[in-house]
Amino acid sequence: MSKGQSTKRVILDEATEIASRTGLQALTIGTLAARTELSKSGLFAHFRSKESLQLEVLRHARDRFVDLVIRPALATPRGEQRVRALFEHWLSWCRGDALEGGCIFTAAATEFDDQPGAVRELLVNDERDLADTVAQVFRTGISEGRFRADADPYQFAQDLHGILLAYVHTARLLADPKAEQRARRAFEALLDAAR
Amino acid sequence: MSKGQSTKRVILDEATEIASRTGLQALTIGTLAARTELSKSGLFAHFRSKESLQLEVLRHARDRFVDLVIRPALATPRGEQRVRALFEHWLSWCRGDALEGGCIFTAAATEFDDQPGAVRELLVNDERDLADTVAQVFRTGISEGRFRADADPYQFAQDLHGILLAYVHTARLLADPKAEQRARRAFEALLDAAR
DNA sequence: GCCTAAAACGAACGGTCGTGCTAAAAAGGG
DNA sequence: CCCTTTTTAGCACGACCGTTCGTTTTAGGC
Repeated sequence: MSKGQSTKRVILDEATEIASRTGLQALTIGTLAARTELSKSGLFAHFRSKESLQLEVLRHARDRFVDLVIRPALATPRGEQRVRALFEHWLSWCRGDALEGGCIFTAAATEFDDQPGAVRELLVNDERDLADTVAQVFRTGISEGRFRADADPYQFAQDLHGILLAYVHTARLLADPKAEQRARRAFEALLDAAR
Repeated sequence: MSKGQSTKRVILDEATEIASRTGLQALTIGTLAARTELSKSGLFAHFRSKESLQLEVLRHARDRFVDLVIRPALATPRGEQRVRALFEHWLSWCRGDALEGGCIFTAAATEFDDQPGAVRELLVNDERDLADTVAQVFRTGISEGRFRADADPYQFAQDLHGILLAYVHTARLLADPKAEQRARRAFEALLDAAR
């Protein structure tokens, strides 16, 4: 790997960390340069615009998400077990085990849901892919006979997402230690209802 | 009402609208002044700092939320009916019927969940109050015998919040027209499980 | 170890940010 | 209608924003 690529990865790691805490808008080139001990112009040269930086941060975060959540889930046996693995890894992601600032997508989603542009479009694509993946994983549970045949996979996907979003809200903002336990209970109830 | 108070209300109305779309951070004094056709300094005189503006916007939005969601719900008969009213008005709020930009609290929550300060504290207080209110409304459903006596009111509050958050995400970001229908299904499933 | 290409820097740009200060305009009770 | 108080405007400030450009430093193949 060339020098340029390696420093770019350092930059993106730090940028992803900052963005997960303060959002993609508040991620400023000046502070990012200071944090990585680079000059503003030296850093800027790696990206040709701020929007491009935001896009690369989002892609970088998505790669991490796939590595830490999606892939491990798909590595477990099809059916209910895989659904459980997906939930557990996703919960860990939201807890901030990977990014100290918590789920960067949740932050970006509320930041850009009303602001048209390339960032929003990338975000929409990623989130649609995620919903598709969740629905597909759930479908394998149906075909394995663990869930009702008439259960709606996309209903499951939206419900599961809600459990995670509520967990993030209750745990991170309200600092309620029971949030995780409630998320687990909600997940079990969701599985029960699908059986 | 004095002139100052009336223009202040105009400012706060506009500010709440902007903040619901772009967030409290992106709500800038310059653009707010342009939008209300006031000079920057003239507008600034009404608040003594940006943080104070953000706090007043949040309080203004909370008052609207109480008027449009909490009060109408409390005006319906105790028990399941009141729980349903709370859900329906809250859903309408999230749909953007009141604020074009959608739920301002959801946006602010993800924006400030990692940023200590007075804004975060106010937000935490408001959201705790909301959770308490939801739990209390659910409790009346228990005492009316509509829900299981051993159901956990705060579990219900977190679950209900998740349904709304997932609705916002799916409807506003993904622009999925089925989001609302799924939110209603999830709500009915939540009630069923509580019976 | 040289030479080219890549990478990082320093300085500057036009703008906008939040925030003061002072003066003008408007409001409104007497 | 005057006089005081309240409300608004004008102007300036230092800081930081994203971005450009020309120069200097570093990599890394030959």
